[in-house]
Amino acid sequence: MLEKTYEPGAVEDRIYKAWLDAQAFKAGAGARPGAETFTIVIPPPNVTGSLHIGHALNNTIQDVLVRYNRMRGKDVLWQPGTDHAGIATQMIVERQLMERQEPGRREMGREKFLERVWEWKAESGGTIINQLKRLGASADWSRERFTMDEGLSDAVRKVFIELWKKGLIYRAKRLVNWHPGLETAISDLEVENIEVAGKMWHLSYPIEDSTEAIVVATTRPETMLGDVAVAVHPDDPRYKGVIGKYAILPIVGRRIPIVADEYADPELGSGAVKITPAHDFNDFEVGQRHHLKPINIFTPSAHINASAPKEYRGLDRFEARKKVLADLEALGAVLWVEEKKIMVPHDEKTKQVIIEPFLTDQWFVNAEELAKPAIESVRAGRTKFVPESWQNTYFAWMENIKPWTISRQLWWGHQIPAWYGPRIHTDPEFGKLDAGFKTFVAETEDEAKKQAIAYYGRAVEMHETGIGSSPFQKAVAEFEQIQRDRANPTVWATRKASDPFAELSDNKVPLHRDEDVLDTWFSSALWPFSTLGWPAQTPELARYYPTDVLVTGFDIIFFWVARMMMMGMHFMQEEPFHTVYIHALVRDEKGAKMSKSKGNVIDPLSIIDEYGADALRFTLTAMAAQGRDIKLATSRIAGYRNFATKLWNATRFAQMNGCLPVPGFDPGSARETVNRWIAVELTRAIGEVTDAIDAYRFNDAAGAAYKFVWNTFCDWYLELTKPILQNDDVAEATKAETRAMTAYVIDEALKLLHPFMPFVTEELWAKTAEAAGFAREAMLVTTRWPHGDQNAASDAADEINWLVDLVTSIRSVRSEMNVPPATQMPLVMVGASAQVGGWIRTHEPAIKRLARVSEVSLAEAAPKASAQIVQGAVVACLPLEGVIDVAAEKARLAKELKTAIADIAHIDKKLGNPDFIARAKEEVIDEQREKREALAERQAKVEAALGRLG
RNA sequence: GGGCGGUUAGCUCAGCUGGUCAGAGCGACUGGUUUACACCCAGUAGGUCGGGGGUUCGAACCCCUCACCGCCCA
Repeated sequence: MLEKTYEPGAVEDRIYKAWLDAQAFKAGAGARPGAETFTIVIPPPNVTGSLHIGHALNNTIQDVLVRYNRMRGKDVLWQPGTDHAGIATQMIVERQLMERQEPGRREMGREKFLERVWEWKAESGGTIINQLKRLGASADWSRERFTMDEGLSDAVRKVFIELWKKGLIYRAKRLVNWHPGLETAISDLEVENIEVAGKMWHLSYPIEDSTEAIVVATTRPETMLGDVAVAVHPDDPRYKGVIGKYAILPIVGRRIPIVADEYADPELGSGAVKITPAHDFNDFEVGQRHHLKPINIFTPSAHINASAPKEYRGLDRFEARKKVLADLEALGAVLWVEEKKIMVPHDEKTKQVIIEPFLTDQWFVNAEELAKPAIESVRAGRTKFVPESWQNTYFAWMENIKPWTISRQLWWGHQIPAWYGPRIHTDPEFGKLDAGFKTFVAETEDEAKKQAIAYYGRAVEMHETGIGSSPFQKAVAEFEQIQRDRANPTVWATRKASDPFAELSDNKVPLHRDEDVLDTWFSSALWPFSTLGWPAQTPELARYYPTDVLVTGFDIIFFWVARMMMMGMHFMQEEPFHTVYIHALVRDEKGAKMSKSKGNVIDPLSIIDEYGADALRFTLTAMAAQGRDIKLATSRIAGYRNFATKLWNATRFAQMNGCLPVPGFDPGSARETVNRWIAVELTRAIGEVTDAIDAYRFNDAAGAAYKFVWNTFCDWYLELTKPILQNDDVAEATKAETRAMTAYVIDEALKLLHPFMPFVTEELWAKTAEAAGFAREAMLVTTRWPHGDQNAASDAADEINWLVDLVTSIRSVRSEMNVPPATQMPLVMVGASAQVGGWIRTHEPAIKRLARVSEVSLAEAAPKASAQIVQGAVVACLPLEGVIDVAAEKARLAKELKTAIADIAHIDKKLGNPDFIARAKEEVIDEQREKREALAERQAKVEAALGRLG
């Protein structure tokens, strides 16, 4: 016998282990022979992460799809894994070193530090994976991958080299988003612009050889130390005379040109704008247009560098601002200050650090080029967004995509496979100002050396110290000097004359590998094929690529979807998935984004502890309506926990009544009306759930299953069959059929609910078979999805619906008339047709039981002083002389009459409208006519009933 | 400033391609120890579907506009 309530805590771990033991999650488990595939790659969670409610939703939806398709007999692969989270992981390990008062990363060196990161990963990196298991995720853990795995790293190198060869990856000195705390570049997606209260300072710059001054406005006065120009709009009449003149930069004393550029907005501030190309993205472009050399005034940690006057050097950017303002004040150069809301770039993770535009050498991907086929895929419908409207977000971003900064000044990640050396004098780029290093991109150091030797025609020497280190710089400088000398025959001749070994002086070329690593997302972008073995042509790659669905939140369309699409198209020539399901963001009850700082976080694990994983999953699915955020309230979770209990108790009840699964039972063989009816309802529910999942309408799927189990099966079927099961007079065959049907419906319901509530359904699947003394062919997880009895006859529906209506009406009237619940009263049915008379006889026991009726009789006329319920053509009378309040009953009937009359008037208005008759669809008109007829009959009956009351 | 989405019962939300769509859960209220379930059962509550205008025979659902809220991008 089952316990009284379902205790998830006692069951979940055991069941999960049983699934693992049965290898039920392995790719292809339970698949039909020759089955088509169904593949999902998990959007790799951050290895430093722990499960938050968004993950819970994301993975529940994936698991619903995966379990459903597995049950349909497909060859299912849910590919799990994590990404290495370059910045976050490195920070964690560095913090750990600091806390333990161990040497910092720079002191311990790269190799040692990376060992420590791997140690950390081994110890703490599996957190989120274990948490996903608690959620019930049925991914193929045997195939778990990590973006830093050897195979995935091969893929990264291969992709980098391929794109480099095609010119789609390049190194350049550009303004990038710089994190001064971590001292690394980040991509624009890792920047969040936050509006803050700021100030706009209006500064006066004197014009050279003039008593005039030009006024510029800025929100960042400290950057004036790096000003190289003042720009005005070419058509601005106020400034026509000053274009081409020079301003003298206060404090610094630099002579800077006043240039005409349309970037200057005459409407904004004074109409003149200071230009600081090294510290502002717009200014950078202005600078390029006017060939102005940017002056960088910051060190990588955003302290003032040697380009600024002495007294500022070493100040951080905030101190520098104070000093610059104070000094400008003293000069009388600050004209006025305006309070202003300004957008300030922050790092997207902590939102604490202000990001600096910073001029450095970085690697970039030409995303614009890669985006083209990826855009086309969605345009042509080869990849679809669900809900469709998200494709607009995708297009908007992809069509305005900027170069993707992929290098990070970190150690933890895929080190860029590029080696740098000086240029040789025969190189056409030799001596050019921005030529930069000669770059060799290769899989391995040996390969890079080979390339280098071929280029230089001489031996190379690997330098281990950094690219900016003096030994390397010195070696490069020396080598380059020799190259310059070689390039000039006279010089070279002189040199050779004085140095007999001149020809050998550059016989060893200094070479050094790029120390930077790639953006974590560079490797995640390859996930849909790198996890399947690419670049090796594995059987898995051939079988499971392209995958089917990517499930993710809208905030991540750019990170995952866009980049996976670009890389998938380029390297596989095929979209990585045909559908992108975008789910909602989970918010708190009041609609606020959950965040630790707000303290409104709902922790999925404590929810699982309290209510069970099934309750959490069902809630998230039931609320996962397309195109809307989820505001999660724990009351909803409790409600769905109750649903699990309800299912449990229905099964418990079935067991108590001997309703054991009968292998081979055919629901089509049922003869009893209720049994035929529930078979129809079941088939209908199966259809609804199936269609809804197929359409990614998870809330409808969950809702349909819920409604069927609770409101149809438990509330009515189980109640209607109690008189059959619990009455000694009923024929054994009827009882047997009902028992078998009950058990059958439960079995089917367990299947239907399994994708949503895997634990409780699996547990009951085992318990029911155990009680019946037979072994299931398979665990529920790999049992076939139900299809229902397609031939189930619907003629039973009228009869049972009539019965349900009758019982409901009697209960309602009893309640309204304040009949004590325990009171049994007779029921007199007036005007019953032969058919209805038959129904009454059939269901008399049920009516008696459910409506608390002592006896049922048929009559020609209503007994005196009875409550009368108009039930189609029949009037159900509760003769309760002395029990009921006649006046109250009259009032009740009068109210009913009033609504009937009003409804009829409403329909008559429609039917009386010639336009309606002429234009509306025939079936709509017929429907209205039928409705009117029924209402008219009702009106007549109610009037008659009123008449009888006098 | 540009774009997207939202505004439906006290609360949290469904309502797909206009015609039984005015619904669910929770809460509230009334009443229930009929031996599956109080994590339960029965019943009741009536919200001008944000305001206004329009299209249509007919609109919560289509169009316009206003208000408020949220998000994304500049």
